[in-house]
Amino acid sequence: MADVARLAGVSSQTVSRVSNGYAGVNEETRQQVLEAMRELGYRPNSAARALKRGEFRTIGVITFGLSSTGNVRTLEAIATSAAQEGYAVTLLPVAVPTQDEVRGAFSRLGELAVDAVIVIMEVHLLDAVTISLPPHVQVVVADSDAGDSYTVVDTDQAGGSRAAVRHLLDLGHRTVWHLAGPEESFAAQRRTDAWRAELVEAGREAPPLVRGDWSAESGYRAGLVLADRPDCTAVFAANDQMALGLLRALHEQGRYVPDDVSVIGFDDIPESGSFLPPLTTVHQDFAEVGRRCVAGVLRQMHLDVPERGTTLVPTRLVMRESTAPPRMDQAH
Amino acid sequence: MADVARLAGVSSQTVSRVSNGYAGVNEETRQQVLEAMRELGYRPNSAARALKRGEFRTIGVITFGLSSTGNVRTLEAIATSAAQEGYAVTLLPVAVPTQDEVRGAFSRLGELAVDAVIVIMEVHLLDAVTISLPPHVQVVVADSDAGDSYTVVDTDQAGGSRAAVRHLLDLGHRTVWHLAGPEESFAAQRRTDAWRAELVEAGREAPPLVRGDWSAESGYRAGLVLADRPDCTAVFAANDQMALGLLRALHEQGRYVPDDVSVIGFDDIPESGSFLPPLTTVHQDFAEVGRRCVAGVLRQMHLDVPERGTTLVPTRLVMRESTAPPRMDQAH
DNA sequence: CCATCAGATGTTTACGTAAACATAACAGCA
DNA sequence: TGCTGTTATGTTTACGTAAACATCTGATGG
Repeated sequence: MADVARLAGVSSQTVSRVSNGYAGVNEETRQQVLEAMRELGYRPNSAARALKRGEFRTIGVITFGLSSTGNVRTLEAIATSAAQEGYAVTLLPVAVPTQDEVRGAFSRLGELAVDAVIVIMEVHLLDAVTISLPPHVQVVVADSDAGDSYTVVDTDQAGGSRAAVRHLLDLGHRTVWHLAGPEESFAAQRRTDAWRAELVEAGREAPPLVRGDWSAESGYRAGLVLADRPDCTAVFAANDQMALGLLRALHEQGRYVPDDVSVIGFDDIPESGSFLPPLTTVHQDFAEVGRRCVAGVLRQMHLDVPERGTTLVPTRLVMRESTAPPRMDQAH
Repeated sequence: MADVARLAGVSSQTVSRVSNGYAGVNEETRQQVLEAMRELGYRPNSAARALKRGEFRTIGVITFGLSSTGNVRTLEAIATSAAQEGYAVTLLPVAVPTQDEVRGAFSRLGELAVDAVIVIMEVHLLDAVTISLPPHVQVVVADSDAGDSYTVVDTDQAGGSRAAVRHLLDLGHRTVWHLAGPEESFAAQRRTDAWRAELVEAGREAPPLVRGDWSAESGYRAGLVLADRPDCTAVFAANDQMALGLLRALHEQGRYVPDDVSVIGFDDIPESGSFLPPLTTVHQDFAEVGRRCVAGVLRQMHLDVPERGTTLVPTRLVMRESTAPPRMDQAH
């Protein structure tokens, strides 16, 4: 900066003013400074800036793996929105979703150059974690339960699940089976709860729960079991991957979808329109979740006050070809 | 830091020494300092550290979208390896893969707190881009052509493609059709080139090229065309998503896989084992690509000299149920 | 018994920036 | 003419840290 100032024949403070676009600099001077910057290839030093300003213009994102489509899409939206606001995004992957690991990530974060934190994690660990963060570092949690400790942005899991169940009941199915996600997952739990609630409200019997682990493989295994139940005419799978495995198992066992069994998924991953048959599913707006996370965290930063409460992003039922009314002899 | 020093009754320099784990500090003093740190909740200020040390301990990752499975898995491995080395990862998503956008990302990077850059981008734009980076910022490119400008880490696209084609020829197919990825993609181009080369070397005629855009939907459209060609008994799809769409189209048109048509994919996404039928495909080791990117970039940083040349990560053929010998009347 | 040396700790300084304050030049106005 | 206010610019300082150098203490050995 001093070099630029010397070359432009001004003080370093003026260079600073130009570099930050402040008013009150003569246009002519400004041009000279800009010219000098170009000539010397000057770049502001962000470390010094951060030190002086006391902020890093960076948001940290803690996420358990990038394996799930949802996490990734949310992350992408976060990175994009953050960039628009002039913030960078620093990634903190957590290998295993244990409390220790998460706490470890938070403590590493303490030493990290970060003004705020967004946690994308579907496991319900956060309320229990004693998190120690530098003061004024705001937190927003996506996809999880955070008790009343933090702002939470999430997809409307319950609404989506209920819509899925209702759709199947409306088609005339006596009841709807549920292929649930893993017990540890908070999202899975809420989908299961909503499935059961919707059935109960409709006065239907809830069949026994079948559980997978989100993977297509686990959906396949569950499908082999379900294919043996002739009374199973409609299945709500807690995600599209498991629905994919389910479709394969049913096909192999000679149970036709949707004629014999209707299947509905959750997520609407890009591939689900190409399944056999194309999958009816609940669309999640991950991008919106990401955007709201960033908006929330920035709002908190400006106010410098943590907010509480949950924002729900609505879902949308996407009709394709994997659901149909039950055969006449099985109808309600 | 001064507060900690005062409380511990030492100089700030000693606190610095403890905080950095330097030797030459009396054990007793060390404990006092640590105690004082705990009591005051002291956290080193990373901005000041970066300013003083002249390095940020951060790697920037430029990527075009997080839509492709490969990019994401590579990114995940990068973040994990980087964390192990004590480096943070800052994300720079580029919305559109145009030269301007990429150049823009690089220039934003210039103001960013980053010691090195990894570019994950399958489009071949980089050689043309006049990149202006701060001095001593090293670059590694994954998945792309970078001319001779940078270190490149990539999957052995050619080897994998050749293995796929050879597998189908070995099964007895007269020739192998190819469902290619988009023209702009460097990876797609290399897969196509290798497919053609392998056929030529085996003395076979290369059928006309069918092109998709990586999406399952485009695979479906291509599949409708291919299903009409009775001479098409084996297809090498440039990725698993397109293979998925292809499977659906063939199924709808009454062409059975693998009896009538063999299909092989590329990538080995987690779902491909649950396709109908489970997909034979070429496994890519994205994690290894990510690890090598980080290793490469750190090596360059320590040497402070850019390296050139390409590292290829080998692939592996994963046999499942979508490939089989052709029917007798179609055999070679 | 003192020179020498190693280990432990303190003092000074600079990293690059921007806020706060200071100064200078000049226009408007009574 | 001198006062006030505005605009443009310069000077000083502090952000938190760690390298470089300085100092102090006590032990070792001839």
